[in-house]
Amino acid sequence: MPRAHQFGSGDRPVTINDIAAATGVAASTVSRALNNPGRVNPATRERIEAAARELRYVPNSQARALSSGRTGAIAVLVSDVTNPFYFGVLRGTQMQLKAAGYAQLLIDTEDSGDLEVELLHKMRRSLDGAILAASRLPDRALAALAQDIPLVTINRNVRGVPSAIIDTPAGMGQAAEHLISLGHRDIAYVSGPERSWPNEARWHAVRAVAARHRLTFTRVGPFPSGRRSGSAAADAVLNTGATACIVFNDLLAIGILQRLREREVRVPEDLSVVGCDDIFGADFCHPPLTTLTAPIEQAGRVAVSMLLSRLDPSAPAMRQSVMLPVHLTVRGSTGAVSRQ
Amino acid sequence: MPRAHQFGSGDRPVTINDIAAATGVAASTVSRALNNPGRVNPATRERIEAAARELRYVPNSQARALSSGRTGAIAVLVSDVTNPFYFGVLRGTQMQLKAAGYAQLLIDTEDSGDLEVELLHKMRRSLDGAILAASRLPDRALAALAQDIPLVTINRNVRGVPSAIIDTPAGMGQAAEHLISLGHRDIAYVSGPERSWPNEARWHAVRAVAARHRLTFTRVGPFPSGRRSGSAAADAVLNTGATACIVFNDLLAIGILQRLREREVRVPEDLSVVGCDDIFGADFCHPPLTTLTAPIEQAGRVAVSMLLSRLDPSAPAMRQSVMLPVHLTVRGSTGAVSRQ
DNA sequence: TTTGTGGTGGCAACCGCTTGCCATCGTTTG
DNA sequence: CAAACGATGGCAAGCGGTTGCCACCACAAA
Repeated sequence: MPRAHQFGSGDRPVTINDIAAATGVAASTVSRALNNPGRVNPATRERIEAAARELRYVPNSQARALSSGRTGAIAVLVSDVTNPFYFGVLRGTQMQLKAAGYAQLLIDTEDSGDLEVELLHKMRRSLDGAILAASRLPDRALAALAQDIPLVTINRNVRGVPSAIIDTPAGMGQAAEHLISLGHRDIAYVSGPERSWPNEARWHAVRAVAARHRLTFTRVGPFPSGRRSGSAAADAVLNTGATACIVFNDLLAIGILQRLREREVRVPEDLSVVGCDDIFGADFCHPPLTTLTAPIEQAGRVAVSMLLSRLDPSAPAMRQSVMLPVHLTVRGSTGAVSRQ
Repeated sequence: MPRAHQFGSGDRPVTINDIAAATGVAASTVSRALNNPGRVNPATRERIEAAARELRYVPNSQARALSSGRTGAIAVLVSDVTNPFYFGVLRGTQMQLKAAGYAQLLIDTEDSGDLEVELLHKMRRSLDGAILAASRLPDRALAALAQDIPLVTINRNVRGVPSAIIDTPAGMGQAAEHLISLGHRDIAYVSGPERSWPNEARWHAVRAVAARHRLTFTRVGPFPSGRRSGSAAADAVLNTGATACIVFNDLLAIGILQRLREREVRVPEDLSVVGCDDIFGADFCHPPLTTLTAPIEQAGRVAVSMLLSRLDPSAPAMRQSVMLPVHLTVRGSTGAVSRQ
């Protein structure tokens, strides 16, 4: 009778061989009973499962990975762990992955495409797949990588690579029209990081709206996305003479708000500010930020679902790409244009 | 001449056997050359390394883990990924781990001690160690677990388990004295989650200061740490008649600030608020939060260093526990008590 | 010349699990 | 009644490294 296992007891971990010995079957049968239940006699399986429970068997994932090729780990790549946008993503991925029994490897690519591809290549064999939130990779590199390892992107649309896309560009219309309806005619778009795909998409959308209304939106930037870039961005916006601006993301927008306070520019009286994403903090900054609320967490969840269904050959084929709608949340940072 | 390896080419990954074949040595020699350089002749090693480079060899970490027992993965457990406090921790751990060539497994324990211990036990064999930020485990369970797997805690002091501790309790003195110097006599401490170790530590410190000044601080709560708990917390504080409060953490404090606005209680005129940690958002909420600034990222870095040095037998022994000092950052949420 | 000795490299046994293939057996089917 | 078959379980070969042990060799010491 094996003594009950206690944490901290230094005994050798239980393997399938122990179970095999305990039940008098071969290790291969144990393996099948545990992973491929239909393959063994129900009665035998029952005995094996009982023994496994009794011995507190925990499969060794390295060994399993080595022989089966499946590691049970999914990497989530973010370009900067400290960007609150990713909190939501991580929360979403975390939940879904845990529910499916996968481990989540968090990787910070530090905004570098090279690092991104290097790390991914290094870890290729230890991963079942990866979720790329905000990849800095060129389309071709991304497509090539997707051949090698199952990939799902978030906010990045590349042919052949499934993706969960937050449709902020569509929301740009709402944002711009909100400003226009408040009387703004000179609107600036504050650009995010240069190689950012969403940034380009947002700018295109803004330009389209501008054209529709026969207005010209100016573009300032690019600025790295981070609160500290807000100072330069705010100054640049003021310099254009715009009465309102739409900012690449909330982080930058919050930075802009801070700088505007320093310079004693009133928001929204002197300048209206619209952000994107509705991150943590957008609702309690001062003034609270009008922004395009994005279903960030949902994007993480959807991305994981897509990836997992792709890994499971028996699962129904999923769509290549899912668009998630955003909506405009009007708070205190936008207001009617003041007469000059 | 092997064709240059391209991503996306479907060829079988390169193993040490390929290198062995290419250089005419045994696989074991390749293994040694790559991991234990002193063990092979420099000339041979050079050839092997060249071949490895040429073939773009990437070691299979599962295989390595299986035979060596070392997995190259460290788990970082947080109780809630969406708590901005952990952003800083993650940033710190991320940097150090990457620098040391370890992978970071992010685990969300959802504030549950049971889940914490279960996950840790399950993954025990796939980990080289773990960092517990905000463990909800009882001391004994923690100590037992530490026998089984190398552990370092953050903000948790248990005999026998090394830890990086942010000395917020010491800062409580500064916070309280700041309030007292502003004329406050009725001060409330807003308690965080019940089983939270830092919460207890902070409350003890507050009480000690109170005793020193012959004042009585009231305690309200416990409240789960989250912005939404702020409403109940704010109401509870107002109910005590206190003119100032020290709040378990910034997240809760920000929630309180929001509720106070709703109730049109002016901060700091009617109530001063002090938070703990100085998380993302504490500086731009309204009013900006006076808080005990904690070196959160540094805590993550230190925790990793301690863990790694513990894993490396050749490393100099490190201290069991490191205290990180905090300082009071005075912003707009505290002010002189108004005469009644 | 003989005996050490340290430096190198190979052999082979694992690490724990998966899986292709085969043996066995009881049961249908022609 | 023989042949065919499906269900079940065992054997053994890996998966890709690591590592203890031994063999070999050159050179130094006796």
